[in-house]
Order: sequence, then C-alpha cells, then structure tokens
Amino acid sequence: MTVTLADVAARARVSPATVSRVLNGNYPVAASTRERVLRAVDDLDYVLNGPASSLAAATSDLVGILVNDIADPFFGIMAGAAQTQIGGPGDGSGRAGGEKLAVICNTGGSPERELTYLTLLQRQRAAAVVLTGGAIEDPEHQAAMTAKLAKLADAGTRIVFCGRPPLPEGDALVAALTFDNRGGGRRLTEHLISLGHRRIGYVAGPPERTTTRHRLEGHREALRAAGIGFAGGAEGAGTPEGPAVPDGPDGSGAPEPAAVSDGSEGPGGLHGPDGPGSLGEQERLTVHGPYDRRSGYEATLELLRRAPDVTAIVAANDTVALGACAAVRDQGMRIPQDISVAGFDDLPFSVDAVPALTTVRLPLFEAGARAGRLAMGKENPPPGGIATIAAELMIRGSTAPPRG
Amino acid sequence: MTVTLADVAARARVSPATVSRVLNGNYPVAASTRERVLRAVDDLDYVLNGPASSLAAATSDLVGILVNDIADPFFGIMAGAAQTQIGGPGDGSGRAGGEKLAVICNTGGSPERELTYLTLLQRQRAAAVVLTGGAIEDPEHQAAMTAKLAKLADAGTRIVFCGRPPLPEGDALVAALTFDNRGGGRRLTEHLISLGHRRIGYVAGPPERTTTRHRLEGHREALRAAGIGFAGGAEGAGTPEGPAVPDGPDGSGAPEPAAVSDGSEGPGGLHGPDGPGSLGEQERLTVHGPYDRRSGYEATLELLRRAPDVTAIVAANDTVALGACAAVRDQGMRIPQDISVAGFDDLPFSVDAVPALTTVRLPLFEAGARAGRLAMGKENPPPGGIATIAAELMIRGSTAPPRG
DNA sequence: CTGTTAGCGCATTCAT
DNA sequence: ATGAATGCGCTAACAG
Repeated sequence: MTVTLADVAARARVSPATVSRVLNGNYPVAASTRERVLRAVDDLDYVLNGPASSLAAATSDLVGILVNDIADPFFGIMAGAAQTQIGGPGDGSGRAGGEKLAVICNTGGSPERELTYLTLLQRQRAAAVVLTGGAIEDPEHQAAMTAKLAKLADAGTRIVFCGRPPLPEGDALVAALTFDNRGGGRRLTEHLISLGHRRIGYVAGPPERTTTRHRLEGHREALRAAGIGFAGGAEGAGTPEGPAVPDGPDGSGAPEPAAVSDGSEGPGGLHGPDGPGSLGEQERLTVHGPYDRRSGYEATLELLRRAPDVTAIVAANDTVALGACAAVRDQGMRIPQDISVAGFDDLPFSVDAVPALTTVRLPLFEAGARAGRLAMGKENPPPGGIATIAAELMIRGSTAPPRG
Repeated sequence: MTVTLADVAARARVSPATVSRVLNGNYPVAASTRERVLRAVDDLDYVLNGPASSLAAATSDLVGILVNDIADPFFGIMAGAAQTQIGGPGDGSGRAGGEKLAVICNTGGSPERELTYLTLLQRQRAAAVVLTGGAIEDPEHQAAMTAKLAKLADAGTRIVFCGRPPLPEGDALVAALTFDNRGGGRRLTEHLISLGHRRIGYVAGPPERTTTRHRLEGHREALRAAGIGFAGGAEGAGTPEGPAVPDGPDGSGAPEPAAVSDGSEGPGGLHGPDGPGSLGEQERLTVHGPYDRRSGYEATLELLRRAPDVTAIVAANDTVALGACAAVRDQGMRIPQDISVAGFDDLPFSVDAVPALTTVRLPLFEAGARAGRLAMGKENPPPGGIATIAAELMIRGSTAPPRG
C-alpha cells in the first residue's frame, strides 16, 4: 500500500542507494539520474519514512524547543523566531527537503514535564534542543537536568540555552544566550530613583526561578547603591554579584503553593516592626507570585495594604505589570500621577497600555533566532559558549516623579 | 555505547520480546518478570529508541499541532491547551511512559509552510495532526491540503480541526471544532447598533482567510438586518449564510502585499461617490490588513481619513483593536466618548485595556483541550464530525452610545 | 558515479 | 506467560 524507496528505485531503474543519495543530496549523483529519480518520486508521490531513516542514520531531523508557557508571548516570540531558523524557508513545493522539524514543547513550568520532554526528545534522537526561560533553582532538579543533558549531548544532540543561564556543570558542548536580567533590573530601578522615588514596591516572580532572582537582585543593587532600604554597609545581606545562590536570603527554598505571598510575613503588618534601612524592609516591599496578570493584581493589592506610601511599583514582567496597573486603578489611584508602574520584557502590548508602560526591552525575537541558528550549527557559539544579551531601558508614560 | 533493548533483556535474563512487552504494556507479563525488567531498565538507564520503535510498529507517538503564529496568544493558548491533553501528566519520574510528544509547528500563515509541515509530519508517521486557525481560501491550496490530509488520514493519522472549518471535501475521518465567528461578529455589531451607532468602521483581517470572512459577514448581517449601509433588499451582494465562497464580492482573489488596503479604492475618497445605502459604502468602511497591532493602527487612521464621522470601530481581533485604540487616541479622540472600539477573541490582555475592551469571547483553552482529546482518541467526535463552539459577547467599557 | 551488502533497534508473528 | 525468528525502510560502508 505504502510506497517505499525501493519502489522509487525500481521505477527510476536505479538502486535504492542512489535514490537515498539523491534525496539526501550528500553524495555526487549524475544530473540525468537525479532527474529520473526525482520524477519517479513525484510520480509515485513518495514520502520518506522518517523513522526508518532516523534508525539507519542514527539521528533525526527533529529539533525540540522547550518553553515554560507557550500562551505567554514572551515564549511564543522566542520559539517562533527559533523556528524560522530551523524549519527552513520551504521550497514552495511542500515536498520538504532537508529542513528539520522544529517542535515546541510546553512544559508549563513543571520540572517533571521538562525532564519528560527531554526524555521524549532523547528517544527521538533529536538533532538539537533549545531550552528557553528561567531555570528552576532546585538542586535536585538541576542535577537531574545536568545528567539528562549530558546524555543527550553525548548522543550527539546539540544543546542551546536561550534566555536561560547554563547549568553550573554545563559541558563545553553547549551554547548559552542569557539576558542581562540583573543589569536591566538595576537600570530600571535606577530610573525610578532618579525620578525621586524612595519607597518602591516589587512584585516578583516565583522565587525558585533564576530570572526572578536576577531581576530582583538588580533591583536591590540599585536600591543599595542609592542607600535606600538597607542599613549602612549592609554586608551579609545576599551577594548580588556572586554566582548562583540556590536560596535567597529569605530562605524560600520550597516552592510556595499560594498564589501570592512572601512566605513568612503575617497579615496586617503595615508599617511593621522593621525600621526603614533594614533588609527586612525591602522584603516587606517584595511580594512573590507567578508570572501572570492575576498575580500582579493581587500582589499589588497586598503591597498597597502593607505599604500605602509606596510611590512606585516594579513588576517582574509586563504581564504582571498589567495586573498591577489594574489593581492601582481599582484602588482609585492614577498612573503615573499617584503611583508609577514599570514592567520588564517590552512585550508587544506594553506600548499600548495606557499610559504606555516603562519597561526593559529584551530582544526576544533576535535571541530566539540566534538560538535557532546555533541549534542548526549555522552559527558559531560565542566565545566561552556564553553570550550575554543586553537589555534596554524603555522609558514611557507609566513612570513619573512622585507627587509633591 | 548506547544501551539497547537487548542489553536490558540480557540483564533481566529475559528475551527482548518480553522487555518490549513490558515497556508497551499491551501483553500480559508476570508481575515478577515485569519487576526485574523495570529494574534493569532503571539500572541501565535505558531509553527506548523512538525511530526503531516507530519503524517496527509503523506508527509514532508524535502529534503535530499547526498554528499560524505562535507569538500570538490566540494560538498559544489553544496550542498549550491541546498539549496538556496530549503530553500526558508525566509520572513525575521523567522516565516518559506512554505519552505522546505533542509538537507545535509554526506556519507563519504561509500555505507553503503549512504543506511542508504536513509532509514532515507525514514523514514521521505522526499519530495525529491538529490544525488551528483560519483556513486560506485559495482553491489551489485547498486542493493540495485536501489531498495531503487524505494521504495522512489513510496512513492512520488522525486529523482534527480546531477553530477552523473543515475542508469542503473533508473525509468523515476528521473531527472539526469551529468557532461561531459569524454569530459572534453579528452579535457584536448588533450591540453597537443597539447603542445607537449607525456609521461603523471595520478593520478586517487578511481577505483570504475564512476567519476574516466569517467575522465580516456577521458584521454585515447585523447591519443589513438593521437596514444600515445597504440599499433596500440588497440582493446579489454576497451570500452571507451560504457555504464557503472562495472570493468575496470585492474580488480580492490575490493576497495583498500592502499592509493596509482594501484593494481597489483610490486615496482621498472621503464622503466618496457611493451614497449611503449601497454595498460600496460598507466596503468603504472596511479596511483589510494582517492580524497585528500595527495593521490595526494604520487601518484605523485610514478609516478615520475616509470617514471622519464614524462613531465606532470594530476590529478583526483584540490585537488589532489595541492598535485601533492607539490610533484613535493619537488622533486626540477619547474612547468611548468620541468613538467606540471593539475587538474579538477576548485575549487575556483585553480586560486590561483602558477602557476594558468590549469583545467576543472565544473559549480558546477549552477548544484546544478538546481538540487535544480528540486527537488522542480520548473523546468521541461530535455527531457529524463538526461541532460549532459558541462565542460570547463581552460588553465592557470601550463601547458606549455615540455622542450627542 | 553507481550497485551490493549489511545491519540500525524494535514489534511482532509463531511456537512453546 | 515467555522465547525465537523475521522484517519494518532506510543509510552507510564497501566495491566496482
């Protein structure tokens, strides 16, 4: 029923090997025979059997792209960009030539699913894997990932990180593109400070993710540099520019099931015991939650309850910032007159917020495309395997000097 | 180097066949031997060879999900939802059991790439394919799609349409979930009419897509029913409730390269020759463009130039509506006091627009999940193979009665 | 440049 | 309930 390579060979009056060579285009074949073969392929409407091909060649044309949440444009943009470099432009015939099959795998942010997808990809003998998004800072999971990736790597799968720090023990076989989340976070808060803000609330992402930690660290670096919210020298209060620290100083080792919480403070602690100038004060002005709109909304309400005198709110990303804006407005306050709000990522909708959102632009498309090229081996890895991608501060209408 | 099923068999002191049976769980195996086999698998860190398995079994565990633009949450939400039903919950071990590999393929709206991906999936002997998004109304492409899908279908691949009308000659083998775009479009415009609007601009999507046509038809149905913008009986002006019509009455058969245009009108035709009451008048109030923000912005400027007296603008979707809002504001007009704006889809950000966007809610997540279940054979196809999914009108702050 | 020969690793008969 | 044998369709040496 199904037509095989042998059928094509018979019709073209050549050997199966020749047909294979024509199809893969890796060996010299006479133009005339190539013609005959291609015609036979068209006549018979032959489609290569991928599994058989992969089995024989011990490699497949699958490339996996792992994302945390494909419904989030942050990932959609990167994944789509990567796919443009991998899928090939198509020759317009729909015949599918040498292009690879770039597939996006949605982990939902779950470590288990991340590992499962990696196994599935390993099973398929994937040619490459692109890992996007913040890594989870759980030692156990990190170890499992390191082991799994090592296996993939020495099965010949190329590993590329995109917008994600490489694993501590990462082999030299991998390339990594990481965003300057810390620098971006720092510049954003510096901007607010320069406007005159002194009490700034921070709606952070899930505590166990590297992205969350880096952005928050940048924020606190800026505060500390300005002498805000930390006592004097403030030594021992975390190591902002040090290497990966599994757990932050707030000791939030376990993932927090609750939507919004900083894990320790009781309710009603407005103007709490911690005097300004202590790290505790900064922690009180920080609320963690998932990277979604609802979290931004609720966290902001909580923040305003804890500290009604904040003059600015920095959100972990633009989506969260949108929720923050809604909460601010629902409390009857105006942006930016009564309170400034800022985001991170500069997703397409951010410029359309009213007022337009001050944020930090990450070149998501460019990074995704570059990761795709790296995965295809079309581009050489950066020196040292790691490239840091700059983040650009975008100052727009949602931030202004505090009133008075 | 790489451990195979035979190695596992040797270590477990059973035959390869037994290992295969344990792994696939389709045949009875004694509990004790199963234990031994599983332990050997763990000890050896064995990972099934997907290609070999697929070759022998003549089917793979790949499921393809085709989307137009993965950076658009419209597709991201559906695709992510489908994947939740396909990827399996994961057993927490990262070992990957019987779950399938759900892969998202980004066509970028290109017919060629759509076909190419289908070929790639056919090559892989995919277990199922989910097609999302509006179809392209090009007879040639439709024929190619029909042929390709027929081949996939009788190679055993399950075909599911999601938010997309089935092909004219669609086999009974496929299931289709289609959104009530026409009904949603009609109710939305009815809402505006009931508020008192009479001159309503329409920013449509690309003319060659079914989604565009259906939404526009619903819009015009409502206008006609209210006696707006069409002369009397208006027969011969398209067949809104008829079956698929390849080309609309505006004869826009070829895709339009320009970002924004209705394909025929010259510039500067404000208050043009067509008297109100003709179809030409409606066409003058309609501008086509891609489904993106920029198009919404530019099309709206064009609309306001052509007809400064419009009191409401309906956009093809929420993203376009956001661009429309920006354009309206940049012209110094307020929403909804000076002009009402409405969208379609109810994407997550729509409720955060200021004012919140009146739109038509499509249950994207639910539809995607159902499509995923259909693709897995977990759910029976709807009677007749086609289910129409209702669209719900969401009235929010961006629409209000016209001034005066 | 082209044909011949062997497997690739597994699922599946058929036996037992 | 388990083992032995066969072939899925293709690529990769190796000849020629």
